[in-house]
Amino acid sequence: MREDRTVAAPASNGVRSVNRALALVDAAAMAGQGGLSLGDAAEALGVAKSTAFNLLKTLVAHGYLREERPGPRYLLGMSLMRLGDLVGQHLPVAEMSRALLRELTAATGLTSRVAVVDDGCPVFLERVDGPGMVRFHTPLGFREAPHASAAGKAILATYDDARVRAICEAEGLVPHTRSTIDTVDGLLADLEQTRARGFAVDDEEAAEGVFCVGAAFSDHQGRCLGALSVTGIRAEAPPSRLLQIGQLVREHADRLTKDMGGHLNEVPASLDTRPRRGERG
Amino acid sequence: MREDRTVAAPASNGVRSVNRALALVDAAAMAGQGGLSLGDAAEALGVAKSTAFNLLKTLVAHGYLREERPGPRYLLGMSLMRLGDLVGQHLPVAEMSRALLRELTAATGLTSRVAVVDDGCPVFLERVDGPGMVRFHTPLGFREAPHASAAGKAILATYDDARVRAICEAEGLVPHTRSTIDTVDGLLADLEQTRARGFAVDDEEAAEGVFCVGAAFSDHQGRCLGALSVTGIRAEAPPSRLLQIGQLVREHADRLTKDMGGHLNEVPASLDTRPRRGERG
DNA sequence: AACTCCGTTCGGTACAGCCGAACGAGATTC
DNA sequence: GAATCTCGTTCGGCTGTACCGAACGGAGTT
Repeated sequence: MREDRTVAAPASNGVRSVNRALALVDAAAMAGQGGLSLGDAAEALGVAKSTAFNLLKTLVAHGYLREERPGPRYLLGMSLMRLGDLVGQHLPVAEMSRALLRELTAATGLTSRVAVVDDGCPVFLERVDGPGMVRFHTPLGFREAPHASAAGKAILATYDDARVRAICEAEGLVPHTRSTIDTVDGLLADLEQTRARGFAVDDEEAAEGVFCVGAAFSDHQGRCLGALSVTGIRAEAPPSRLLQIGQLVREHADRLTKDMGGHLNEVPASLDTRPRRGERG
Repeated sequence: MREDRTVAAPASNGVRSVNRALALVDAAAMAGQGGLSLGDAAEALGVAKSTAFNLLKTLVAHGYLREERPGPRYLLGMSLMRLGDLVGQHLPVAEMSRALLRELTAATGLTSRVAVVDDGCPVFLERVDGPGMVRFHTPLGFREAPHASAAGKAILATYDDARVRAICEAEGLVPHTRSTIDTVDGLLADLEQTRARGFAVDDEEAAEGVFCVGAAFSDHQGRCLGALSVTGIRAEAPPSRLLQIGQLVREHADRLTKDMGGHLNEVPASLDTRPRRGERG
């Protein structure tokens, strides 16, 4: 993974001890099942052991970390699970899509996920793993790249070209595999195809050997809220099956739109005759 | 809700700004979909607005909160979802039990959950909702009372009487309904029954009209790790069905024990000659 | 147009949090 | 079994930061 280690320092802004404390949570998250020792924590922050000690104790008191005895090692705590669960409950999308995801997984045999849009990027809220032996590394709450994921392209396909260009400029077209689209024009052409067929395809563009199919859903005003997507192994998906899967994803996304009080009559993604009206707000 | 407002002040111990920051996260969690305004935050903490402002900004920078425009309101952020998901991944139990929970729900038509033991209390890690219209308020990462839940009693049943008494003393036998067991002797008698039949029953002891059935699972050393439980409406569960459900839960818990490399040797508490981990607060 | 209500910015100051040193428990080596 | 080492934990003094209050600016309301 190409993870930056600079999580600790949002620099100029913010309250120092809070920054440090949250950096410790991140450190514990990265440490995995092994957890952190006091020494690890102090070193990760570049502070004295006693400082790290106080911060750790504070986090433990709030249940953000738990200390595993003996030789106390610090692991992620139960409060985080409780809070993470609440995030999902506060977003009605997660709740409403759960049944649909289960259906999608049952029908396709693939891992299904739902993402909401955040600054043009898909953020995954909920996941139902497929029955296969292969598990994908698809953490919840994770921002994926918009240009290199089916959900992302499904979302972008609901925007006009100008907005897509703006997002590309902000995010950058970072390559993930050999197949990742790395030019704006290439992306716009792909989005045109996406609109025509009603669903987006990521053909080994995010990870080698892995494909995704995604379709967007929207609210009652027709604004894109997010996307459903399914993920599987490229080798197991012949082109014919891909079309069938795409239509399934499209149908489920439409049902989600309806469930959320939206209407499909206006501007479905399958019609590329989108009148580019300037949007306000 | 009868929530204490004293989350903010673990007082003597801990780093003040971190305590305040995490109290803000809790406040945002309680605020629900509405979120917090800056004024709310300042008032909840009893600090100046500018102070709350800095703390909120710091939390937003880390993704613990997100600001919803306009008139910025602060809601729980995506980092919490990501971290909450990681907690589950770091605990192998959650992963391994997922398929079992799905089976249990399919077989019984009830909501299934898995809990791990934390200081004698069950903490729920994972949940699979049943198909019924009724949804139970069962947040993940939540500590339930050991004496008033099926999972809790299933866990206690693996301990010896002395340890049960110690836990009762520490936690207190808080009544939840008219049926809640509120004496230590009553609890010990119930645990004896639990051991005899192999599963624990909560008959409207946690909430009126709701029943739970739970069974414990253990690790390779025979130490209790946690419990599986199912939850349903009391009126829909005739005694005959209860027995059948109990056996199903028992079987699935045993399978989980095996999956985790454990053996199903009898002897729950008597062999467990480690009274408790000595620790002072 | 004036008023009000919020969010946001900006310094000065008190005190909270940081550091370093010292203590104690467990493990490891000879 | 004693000595040594490592690591967690405690304590007090100093420093710098996080807090407060006041002032600013924009949006909605009368």
